[in-house]
Amino acid sequence: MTRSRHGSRPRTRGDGESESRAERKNRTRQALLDATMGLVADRSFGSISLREVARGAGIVPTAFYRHFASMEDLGVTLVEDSMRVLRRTLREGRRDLAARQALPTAQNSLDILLRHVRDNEAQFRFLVREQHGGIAEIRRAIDTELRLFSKELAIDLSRLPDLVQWSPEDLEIAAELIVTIMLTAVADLLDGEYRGSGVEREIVERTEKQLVMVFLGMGRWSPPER
Amino acid sequence: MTRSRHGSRPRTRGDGESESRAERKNRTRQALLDATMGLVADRSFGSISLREVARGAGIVPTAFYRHFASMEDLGVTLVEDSMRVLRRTLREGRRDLAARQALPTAQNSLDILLRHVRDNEAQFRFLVREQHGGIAEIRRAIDTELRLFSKELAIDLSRLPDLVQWSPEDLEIAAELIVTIMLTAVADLLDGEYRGSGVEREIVERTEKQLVMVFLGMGRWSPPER
DNA sequence: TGTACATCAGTGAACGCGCGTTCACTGATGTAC
DNA sequence: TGTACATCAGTGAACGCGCGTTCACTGATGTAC
Repeated sequence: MTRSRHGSRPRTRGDGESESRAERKNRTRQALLDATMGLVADRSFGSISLREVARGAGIVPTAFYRHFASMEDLGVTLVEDSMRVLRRTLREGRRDLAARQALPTAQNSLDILLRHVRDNEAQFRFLVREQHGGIAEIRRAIDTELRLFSKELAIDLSRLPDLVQWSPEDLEIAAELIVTIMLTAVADLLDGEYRGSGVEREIVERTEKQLVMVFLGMGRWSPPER
Repeated sequence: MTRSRHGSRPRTRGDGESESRAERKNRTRQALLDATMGLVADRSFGSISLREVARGAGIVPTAFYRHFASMEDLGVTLVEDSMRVLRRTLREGRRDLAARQALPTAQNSLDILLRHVRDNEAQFRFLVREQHGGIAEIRRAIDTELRLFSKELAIDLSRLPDLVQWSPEDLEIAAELIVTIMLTAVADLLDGEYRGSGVEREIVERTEKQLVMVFLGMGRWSPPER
């Protein structure tokens, strides 16, 4: 909505219901992305056809090319979109982790993560499914982003009193372990076909305990042996 | 080779070079499985066609049905085969872990695992790729087997002096964490396009440290708070 | 051992279908004057 | 504001291709006597 109250306004239609060509195009583009996300819920990205996606978005197959050069192209965009969601999520978690200096309760960070997962199921499912999936470019994109995030988390960890004298390498190793545990929780949450939250509660408790074990281990390991 | 030295022996061919119909069939069946494994190296199982597999095995598409009812059917067989390899591998690792009562050096277990990975790359790649892949039945089969293995590992852990008074639930949670770390190492090893072992060494060292962190945490957590 | 018949892994033609991509097009939106 | 032209998202026909699956078949292997 860029309404430049400046004398001229859109000529089209009576008053509130107009929509520019650019807006319409953007909506179609998003419809293509959404349709793909829907299809990836129970199939791999590599087995989805351009025609299915177009059909899902309500356009004719040939119009697909007005928005993406190929399915691979769309796939990379999907990684970026999903990663934006994941990054926002995990940053919020990191901030929380840094705020409470105490090690044992990463509980809240986990809650934040899982709430975001619930709100963006499709994106997370896409990431989990394609992290080791069949398309190299997508794998690489996801891996790069996760590695980047681990580095950020390592910086946060370096500020914790117990870890101040750890080497950067060891901090990153610990960070990667935490990310692994979190992602495993996300995967488990999405793979099951529950809905009543019995299983969900179980996953949360298990993950909390695993994080505590790791934090305790980190605390004990403190003086690096090198 | 069921050679019942009982008067009659195979009539066919001169002496050593014969092959029964059953043997031949089995070879073709294995060729189909091998061809699929080859294709899954850089594509998802869901995007592989029956005709590609038949072509890879050197038979005509229609002959596929002499061996499997469908690609799904073949896929499930592939899970079982891969899982047999994984189970054998991890059992050997467990035995090693149990033998050395000391916690810190799971190093050897890890070496065992990674050696098996190198010897059975295709199987492990299939498992990693399809664990969260697009076909529900395959996902479920893999998940079931991994859960089963975690339970076995939990039993081994229960025998360690530091953990004797842990609850079965907590033991399983710890076991699952160890399995997660191991599988992450396998995935990282297979996803990269290295070969010169620089990256490999790095992954091994990182994983060893992560396992040590967990073991230390477990040791410290010892008295359960319930 | 020799003959007559059964089995069955693999063949090859054929089918209808959905695929990705090309192309010339339509008609509403946007712009210049 | 009104007119003439440009842009371009979406259309629809058409293409050649690989797909899964059917069917009747072939010919070597296996079995009964």
